[in-house]
Amino acid sequence: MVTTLEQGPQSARKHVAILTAAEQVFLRSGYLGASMDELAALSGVSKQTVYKHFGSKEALFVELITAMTRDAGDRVQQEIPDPEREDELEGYLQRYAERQLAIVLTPQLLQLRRLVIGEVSRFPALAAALYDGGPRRAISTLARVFSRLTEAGLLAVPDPDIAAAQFNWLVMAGPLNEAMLLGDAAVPTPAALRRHAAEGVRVFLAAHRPTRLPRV
Amino acid sequence: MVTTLEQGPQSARKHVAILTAAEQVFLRSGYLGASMDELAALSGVSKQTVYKHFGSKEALFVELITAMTRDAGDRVQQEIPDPEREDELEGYLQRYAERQLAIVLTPQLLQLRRLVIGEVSRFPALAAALYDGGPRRAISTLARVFSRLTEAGLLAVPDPDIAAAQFNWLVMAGPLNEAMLLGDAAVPTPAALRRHAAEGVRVFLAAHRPTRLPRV
DNA sequence: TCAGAATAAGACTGGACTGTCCAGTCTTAC
DNA sequence: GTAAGACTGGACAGTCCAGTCTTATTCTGA
Repeated sequence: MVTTLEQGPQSARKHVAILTAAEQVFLRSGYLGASMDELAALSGVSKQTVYKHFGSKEALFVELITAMTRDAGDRVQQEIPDPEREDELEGYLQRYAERQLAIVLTPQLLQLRRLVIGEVSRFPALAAALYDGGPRRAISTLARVFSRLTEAGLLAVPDPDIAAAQFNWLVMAGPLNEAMLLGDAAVPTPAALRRHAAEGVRVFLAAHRPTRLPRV
Repeated sequence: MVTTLEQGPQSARKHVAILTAAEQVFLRSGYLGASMDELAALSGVSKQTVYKHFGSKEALFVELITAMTRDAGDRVQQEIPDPEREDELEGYLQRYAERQLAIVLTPQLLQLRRLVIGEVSRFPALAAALYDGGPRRAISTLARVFSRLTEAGLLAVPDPDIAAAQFNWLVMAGPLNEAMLLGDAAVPTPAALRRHAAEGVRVFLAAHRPTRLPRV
């Protein structure tokens, strides 16, 4: 007990050190491009230890991507309380859109997405998990919100699932696809994203507001 | 002149044979995963000949992806004549959307996109070219159409570029993102894509039709 | 305190890969 | 017919990598 270690038992610390290094190396170099030697060196851990903890390169990759996907999905998921008056609706959608954009357009998440897409044929289950924890989850949560708002008379949405998908992609697709292909530097500034979100909200409300005329 | 050969001089035939094989091998295995030995064998050509024609694996990859991107961009680009009466507008947008979906959701193009996205950090120029020849080109063409239609009074679009991007992603983003992550088997049937396109057109027109009420 | 487990450091194996080289054959153009 | 050069087939060098093994050291739990 002389030299108390920073956090818990050594073994657990090594475990997270390996995962941390794996995140860096895999995100930077891809699955095939990543070297286990480099990864071990970056972890400050011997190769033997890496293999003791994770069994194989493939298993380490799967565990890492699964964990990152789960975390990202949870971040996307945190709900906001429904708006209660009609004049809160636009602000609600605007804030929701801005938050989703801010989360998804993180460099780390963008690179995760690129990596997973590039490995779809090798690891189809990882890609499916990313879709389920990302877009699908966001859309179905939003669909439930739209459904409640329609019941409450704040929105006129015939099919909540379709409307949710439309709103989601109206807001996310442009910046996301640009970022995927043009690189992290192509992500717009927060101010530009706010304006972009406002355009999406405007069109969505023009089509789905219950009693108003379409254009402001 | 005894045995006339199928198509032109041998050297040119080998050249295309190599490119054809390269397309298969790179799309199937990715850049790092592709083996030049396998590629040469599949071409029915010696390795030496591959290197004579293309210099290096990297150069071959760049040439192949550039050519595929150019072809795909041209396919996306063919214009349709503008609608002239208001009752032609919906059908026009519907046909445009269906055609874009049919082109972009081709397995070969999806795999090209996955491959390029996975290699963004290694080959940023290729990804930028794919974005320019794909989404950017489609959107700016559409923006010009919207601009003309607004002048003609068929549409009420304040900013054609924004509206074009919104229509594009309203139609393309859902199926495209599903296909990217869930694989080619997740591409909807043509009938389902028609319905999807119709939903997008409906929302777009609800927001941008000049004199009508938003909902049908 | 002390035995057993975890780890370090790095050598090692087996294999795959890119790119080169060479001797000899086949195409093509003149 | 012949010369230039494209092509073949295979060997080859050099590199890299995943994963295993060895030996010595360090940590951990009772």
